[in-house]
Amino acid sequence: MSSLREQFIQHFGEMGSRWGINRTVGQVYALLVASPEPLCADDIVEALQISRSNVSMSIKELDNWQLLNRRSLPGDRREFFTTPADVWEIFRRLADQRLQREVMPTLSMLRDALLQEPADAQDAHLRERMQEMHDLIDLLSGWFREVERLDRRTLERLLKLGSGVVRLLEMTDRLRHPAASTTKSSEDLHGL
Amino acid sequence: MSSLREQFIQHFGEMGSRWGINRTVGQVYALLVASPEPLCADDIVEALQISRSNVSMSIKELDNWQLLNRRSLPGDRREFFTTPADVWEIFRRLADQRLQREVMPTLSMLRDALLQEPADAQDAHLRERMQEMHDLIDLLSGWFREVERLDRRTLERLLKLGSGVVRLLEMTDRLRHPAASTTKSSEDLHGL
DNA sequence: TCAAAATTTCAGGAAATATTGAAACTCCAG
DNA sequence: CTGGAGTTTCAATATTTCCTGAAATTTTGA
Repeated sequence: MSSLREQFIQHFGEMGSRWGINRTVGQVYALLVASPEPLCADDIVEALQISRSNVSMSIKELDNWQLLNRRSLPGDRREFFTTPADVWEIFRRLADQRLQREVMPTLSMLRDALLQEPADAQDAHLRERMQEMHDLIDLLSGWFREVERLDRRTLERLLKLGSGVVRLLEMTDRLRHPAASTTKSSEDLHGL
Repeated sequence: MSSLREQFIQHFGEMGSRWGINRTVGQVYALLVASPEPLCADDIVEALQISRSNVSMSIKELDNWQLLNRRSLPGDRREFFTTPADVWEIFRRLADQRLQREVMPTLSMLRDALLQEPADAQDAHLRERMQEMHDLIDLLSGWFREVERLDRRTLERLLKLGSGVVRLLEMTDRLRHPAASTTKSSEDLHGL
């Protein structure tokens, strides 16, 4: 295996633990990303030198995360795997899953808890913080769900704008309340 | 301890493992968030029924994540801990840390790897995917770094706008290229 | 229906993490 | 200095997670 591939796969193995997935799962995914051709389970066994059952587990895990595309060649009983061709698509699926697994349970817990009446002063304080957390998470996740649906080109444009988007907001304000400013709004458009 | 507090602390303990922090660290943080008063290490020992050294470790970990505020009362040698009062501040610090720990190492690896010349056709393919990954991560992290600096009110407004921000973009386009459309741009402002 | 190929499940051992008590250290008041 | 409250470190133990080979299951071509 070339040094570049090895380096890439190794890195995803090591980062795996930081990302809350295990080393092997990370390596398997990196291998699939790196491969121009679809791979079958035994290809993975050979490339990574791990047991067949470990590969099976890892594939199952990646499948649960909806990060795989399965493909079966005619005249071959084995199943082959690839990753989405577009890294944006991979990112989108990953983000969706993390939202579901790591954020939504907390949002639900908070929503449920906020239905209860606080029992004492301490609970009242906690309740306030829970409300703030709930609102923050709700806002962020709602924003994400809307924005992730944008087509790639629009999304890229928006991201490149960065905080420059604020200038658009300000311009809007002036168009809605012209008396508040003497600046011509179109001047703000330079460089956007 | 009240049922609400218990529920809250328990939840952060359980979610801890999904978030890549350990159970105890999650519980300690939840306890601090829930407490209107600053707590010292022994308060935490008592509340969570864990060893003093475990508390010390957990605090150190939370401190590394820059999620704590330390406070020392005059005439008391113990150190007391709180969390930032604003959940947005907590979110910001958390996101900064995750960016540093979970994203930047990968970005660096990709940047370094992309300096090498591909050795063969497989490497050429991998190199392309690495370039795409690099560009995506670079764009997202750059965007985040700009936007996180916005003040809370502006940020909330932006997030509430959601994908509605695209209408602003489109309006901009028309102001810059008036010939392409006959629509009056200000009409788009309704409802923003 | 059978047999071979491919895959999945599972129990047990291996490896990695988390937790603890004891010892070491720090800091300050007396 | 010295004693003791408060804190951190560390090595041993407990717990959790991971990985494997063997056995069970599924699939499909003959």
